[in-house]
Amino acid sequence: MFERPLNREATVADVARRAGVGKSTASRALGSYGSVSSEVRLRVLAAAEELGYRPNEVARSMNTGRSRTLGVIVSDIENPYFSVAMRGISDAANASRYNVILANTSENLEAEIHAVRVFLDKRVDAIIVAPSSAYQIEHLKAIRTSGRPLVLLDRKVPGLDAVSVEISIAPAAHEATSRLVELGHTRIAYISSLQTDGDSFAGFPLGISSVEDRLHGILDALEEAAIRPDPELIRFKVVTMERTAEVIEELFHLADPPTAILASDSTIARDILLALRERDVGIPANVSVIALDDFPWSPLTAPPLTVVSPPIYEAGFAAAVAAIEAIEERTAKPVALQARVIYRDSHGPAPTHSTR
Amino acid sequence: MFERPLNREATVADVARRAGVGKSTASRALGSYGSVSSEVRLRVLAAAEELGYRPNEVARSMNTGRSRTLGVIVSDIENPYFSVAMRGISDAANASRYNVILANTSENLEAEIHAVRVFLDKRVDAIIVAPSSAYQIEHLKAIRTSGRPLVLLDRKVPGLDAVSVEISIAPAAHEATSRLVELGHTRIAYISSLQTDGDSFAGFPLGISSVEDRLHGILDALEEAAIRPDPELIRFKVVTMERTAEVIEELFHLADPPTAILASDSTIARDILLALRERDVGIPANVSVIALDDFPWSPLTAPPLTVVSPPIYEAGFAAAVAAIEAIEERTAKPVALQARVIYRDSHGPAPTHSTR
DNA sequence: TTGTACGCGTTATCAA
DNA sequence: TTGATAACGCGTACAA
Repeated sequence: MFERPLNREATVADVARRAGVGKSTASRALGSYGSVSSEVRLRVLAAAEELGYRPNEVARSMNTGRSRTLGVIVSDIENPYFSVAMRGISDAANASRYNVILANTSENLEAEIHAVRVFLDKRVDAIIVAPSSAYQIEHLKAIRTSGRPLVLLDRKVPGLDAVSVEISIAPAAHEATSRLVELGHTRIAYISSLQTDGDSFAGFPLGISSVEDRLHGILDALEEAAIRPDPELIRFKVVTMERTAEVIEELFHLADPPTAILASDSTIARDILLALRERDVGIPANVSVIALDDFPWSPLTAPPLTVVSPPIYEAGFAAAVAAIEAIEERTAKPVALQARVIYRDSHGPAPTHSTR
Repeated sequence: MFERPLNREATVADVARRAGVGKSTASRALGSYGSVSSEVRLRVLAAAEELGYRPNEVARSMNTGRSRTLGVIVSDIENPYFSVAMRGISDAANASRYNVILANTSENLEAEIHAVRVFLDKRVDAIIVAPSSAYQIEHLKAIRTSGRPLVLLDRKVPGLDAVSVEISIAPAAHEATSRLVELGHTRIAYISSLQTDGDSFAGFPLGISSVEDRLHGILDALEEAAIRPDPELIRFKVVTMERTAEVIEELFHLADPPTAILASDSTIARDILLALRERDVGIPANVSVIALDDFPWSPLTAPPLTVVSPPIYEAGFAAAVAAIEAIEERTAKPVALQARVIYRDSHGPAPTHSTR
C-alpha cells in the first residue's frame, strides 16, 4: 500500500548535470546568492523545474546548523489558553518562514525535560516554553548552554538567561477583587490548579511568576480594604473536576463561607460552574464568580462570565517574534502585556445573611 | 546576549576518540545494533556520558531518510475541534517517540499547498491533514508520489491513495433531526461555515465527506418525515460573526422562518447563540438550537447546548497511530468512528404560531 | 563567473 | 568483533 518510490528525489547534482553546469553554480542559482550569469541561471532554473527539484531541508540544516524550527512546550494544547497562544506563535513563525514543533507535558516535569532533550537533539533554533517548575531548571539551563535562545511564555523564572513574555494579571486581578469588595464581599476564595513544588509563604506557594502575580493582585486589593486574607479560602493543586467539587463542598461548609470565588484559569472556572450548578447555587445571587482567564465561550455561559482577559494570542505572537529575533539578531527584548477585566453578569452584590 | 557556544557539541567521533575505539564501533555501541564486546560498550557509554554526548538527529535523518516527525495540517489550532484532535495526535505520536510539526491554513488552499511543500522539504515521515478542498488535490497526490503516507483527518477525498479516519456524523445528525421533527419542527435550518469549491447538488455543495455526511443525516431525516427541504434554510460559507448575524436576520425575515437551527461546528454555534441573544430570541422557547459539534463548554452555555458530539480526541489519536503504522508497516487500516447525540436544554417543542 | 573539493554527523558496507 | 571508508545532499572556501 505505501511502497517507497522507485526513483529518488532530484538533487542539486542532478539539476547541475542536466543544466550542464557545476554543482556549486547550480546551488548558487537556486539559492540566489553569489554570482551567476543570467543565462546560466535560467538554464538551471529550467532544469530544476523539469526535474521537479525541491531542496532537502534536512541536508540544508545539516551544514548550516539551523533548522528554521521553533520548539514549543506547553502543558496541554487542548487548553484554549495554549491553543490560542499556539496560534499566535504559529502565525508569527509562519510570517518569518519558521516552522513550529509541539510538545505537551501535562504539567509533568519529566515530560518537559524529555521534550527539551528531544528538541535539542533535533536542533531546533529556539525553544518557547511555559515551564511547569521554577525550581527544577537544569534542563532549561541546558537550552542556553547549547547556544539556543529560550523564551519563557507567561511564566518568569528567576536566575535564567532567557527572554520572557509576561502577561501581568495583577492590576486586573486587583481591579476585579476591589470591585467585589465594593460590592460588599469580604469572604473571597481563590481556587487554582497550580501544582507548585517550591517554597510557600504563609501557605501560599511562590516562585512561578504568573501565580505570584495573580495572588498579589488579589491580596493587595484585600489589604487595601483591610480585609485579612483567610488561608482556608485559598486553594491550590485543584486539578480534577472531582477535586474541584470537593473543594467547593468544603468551602460551603465553612463557618463563614465565601461569597465570591476567583478561578485561576478557564478549566477551573468550568469545573467550578459545573459544581455550583450541581449544588444549585445561584450565580451571582448566592456566589459571585470571576475567572482570571478568558476563553471563547465566556460571553455565553450561564450567566455570562466576568473575566480577567489576558492577551494570549498577542503573547504567543510576541514570544515567537522574540525567539526569531534572538536567533537572527542575537538579542531580544522582554515583552510585558496587560490583562484587562471584562465585566459581565457572574458577579454581583454580596448576599446578605438572610438570603443565604 | 545570545552568543553562540564556544565549544561545539560532542560527536560520535569525539566519543570514539575518548574511548579509544573506531568511529563505527562507537556508533554501534551507542545505537545498540551490530555486535560490540560488552567491555568496549561500557567504555564507549562511559565516554559518551563524560562528554555529554547527544546524537544529532538532523545528521541521523540525513542518511536514514527518516525524521520521526509527523506533519499535521489543520485550518485553525485555536478551534477546539482541532486542538483536541491535536492532543490525540500528539499523545499517540509521543507514545511511539514521534514528533509533531504543525501548520495552520485558515481554510486557505494556498496555505495548505505551501504547508505540504514545506513538510515534504523537511522530510517528515507522514502527513496528517484535514484538507480544505476535495478537488484541488495535486499537492496531496504529491505527498503520495514522494512515497510518504497520507492520513486524512475527518474529511474523505475520493480518488486519493490515503488512509482516512472518518467520524460519521450522519446517524447522530439523523437522530437529532428526527427528534426535532418529533417535537413538531418542520422548518429546520442548517448553517455551515464550509467554503467549498466543488460541484453542488440542488444548491448544496458536495464532495467533502464530512459535509455530505452531516447533510445526508439531516436530509434523510426530513425525507422520512415527508418534509421537503427548503434551500432557503440551508446556508454555507458562513464564516464570520457578522455574516452569521446577517444570516440569522435573513432567516427570521422569511415568510415562514425556521423554528430550529442546526450549527455545523462550534464556532458557528457560538456566533449563532451570540446573534440570537442580541435579538433576544428565547432558546428553546422561540428557536431550538443544536450544534453538530461538541466543545468543553457546551454543558455550561445558556441554555446547556444539545450537541452531536464527535470523538475527536480518538480520531486524532487514531490518525497518528495509522500514520505511524503506515510508516513502519507500509500499510494501515482506515478508521471509522461514530458521533453521538447529547441531549441537553437548547432544543424543545416547536413554538405554535401564536407564540411567535 | 565558474567548478572542484571538502565538511557537516550520522549510519552502512566491507574487508580485516 | 572491529575500524577505515563511503554515502546522504547541501553550502561554501578557494582556485581557476
